[in-house]
Amino acid sequence: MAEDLRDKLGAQHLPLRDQVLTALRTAIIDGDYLPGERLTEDRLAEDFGVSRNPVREALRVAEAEGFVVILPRRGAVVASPSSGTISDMFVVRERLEALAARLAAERATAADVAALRVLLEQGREATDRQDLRRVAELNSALHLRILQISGNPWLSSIAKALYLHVQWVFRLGAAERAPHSWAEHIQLVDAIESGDGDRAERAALAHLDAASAAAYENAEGGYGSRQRPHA
Amino acid sequence: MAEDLRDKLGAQHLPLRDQVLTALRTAIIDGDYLPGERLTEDRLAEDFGVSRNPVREALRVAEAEGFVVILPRRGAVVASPSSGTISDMFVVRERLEALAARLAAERATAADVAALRVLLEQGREATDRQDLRRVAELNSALHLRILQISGNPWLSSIAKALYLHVQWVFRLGAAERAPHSWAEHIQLVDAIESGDGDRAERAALAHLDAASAAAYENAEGGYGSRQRPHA
DNA sequence: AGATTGTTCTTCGTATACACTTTGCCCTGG
DNA sequence: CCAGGGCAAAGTGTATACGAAGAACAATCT
Repeated sequence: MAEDLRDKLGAQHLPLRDQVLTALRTAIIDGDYLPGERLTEDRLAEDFGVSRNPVREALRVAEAEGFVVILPRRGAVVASPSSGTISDMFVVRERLEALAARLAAERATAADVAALRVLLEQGREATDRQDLRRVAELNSALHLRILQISGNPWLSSIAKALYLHVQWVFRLGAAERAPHSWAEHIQLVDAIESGDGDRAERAALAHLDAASAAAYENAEGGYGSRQRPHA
Repeated sequence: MAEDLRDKLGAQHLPLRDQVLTALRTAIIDGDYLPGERLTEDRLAEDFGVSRNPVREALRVAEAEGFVVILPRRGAVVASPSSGTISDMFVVRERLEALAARLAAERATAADVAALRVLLEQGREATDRQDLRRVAELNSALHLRILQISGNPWLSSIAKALYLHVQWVFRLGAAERAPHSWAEHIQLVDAIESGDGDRAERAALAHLDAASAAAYENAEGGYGSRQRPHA
């Protein structure tokens, strides 16, 4: 409990490097910086209005997270997720999110389930309103929340990173995924509420399968061919 | 193919930050820097004989990898893996390495299997010689190799990071794991050679279960109590 | 003793300098 | 017209210095 205080002492201060990292990540995910695009330190520094140092630190982390590739003495470029990478990501994500669903089912409190149901309801509304952007947001929120409920920080942070990348590939490809995934979400939350780990895991897998199928469709048309315009 | 050349152009140059990162990682894993220990930038810079900048960049990555915790305006301390974290790690690792084993079984070439068998043989020799350090090395090499054979870069890099942490916790605890694990390794390689994904996955799981059990024994006696010497 | 105030240690961010590579361009010679 | 050498610009890698602000700790005052 003394620890809680200490953690909070200087905690509200967000170092510039973190702000830069977040901005960089979202810029990449949103496609403001396209795969293969060169990211010079000076330019990023100017874009974000900071000096080179925070930028450099953010770049290293972004590299560790797989958003950029850094070639020694040649600088950073936005990573280019190949279609091979997409399936690789989904295979891993399947295992991880299935595990998360199981753990969540085993550990979820009534409050946790309630929170999930709120997201579900908001998702339904947004879907009705055809507010695709909001639907995508809530989709993320739901998945992230389940990861958090799983209570396993490793699982959570790894799967989260993977999730961000999937999002990235999605946006590069084309539109957001269709709203039909919400039916699967309901199945998943029901399973979690039931406390049945096996059932939750199966639901997560079914959902991920559908998602990966959708991703592939996307990839065929919108992505695969524009990898390297003229190799 | 033009790509290969370009990748290699400046590639032999190892930036200081990378050297620092590697050194820092191994120093932490080897227990030269103990959990909770404070890592001031100046000190690290002096320890490694570089300026503060490379140190700072290495620290950010080390934080992303979970080896250090950085508190804003208070600096970096070596992370303290709790016994909770240990089991969390193993749960994730189980899924990941099981998947790796399956993929490896499905994709391994004859050469891959031969390489694994070489490691196995060397491991047997080292075990006979009671060369525990070498046994541990070969153990790592085997696991990492399987990850590589799986051909999934995400899986590989994530599991590798996890593996490093497990190693870390092991060393903190006490001695290396007993040599009996090599029997399980042989089972695993056999399964991979057979090309039977299910069987490989089962073998990996059996191995991981045993390893996690051993880790727990270790944790009880050697680790849990010395977390904070005098809180 | 308990609160307050300083002092000191560090981190955080900026700025600057410079060596060294890589890259791109120009220019010359075939 | 093109090949190839050579040169300048751009950019990274590293070091260093400095100021501002926060946190920890000690000393001081009530």
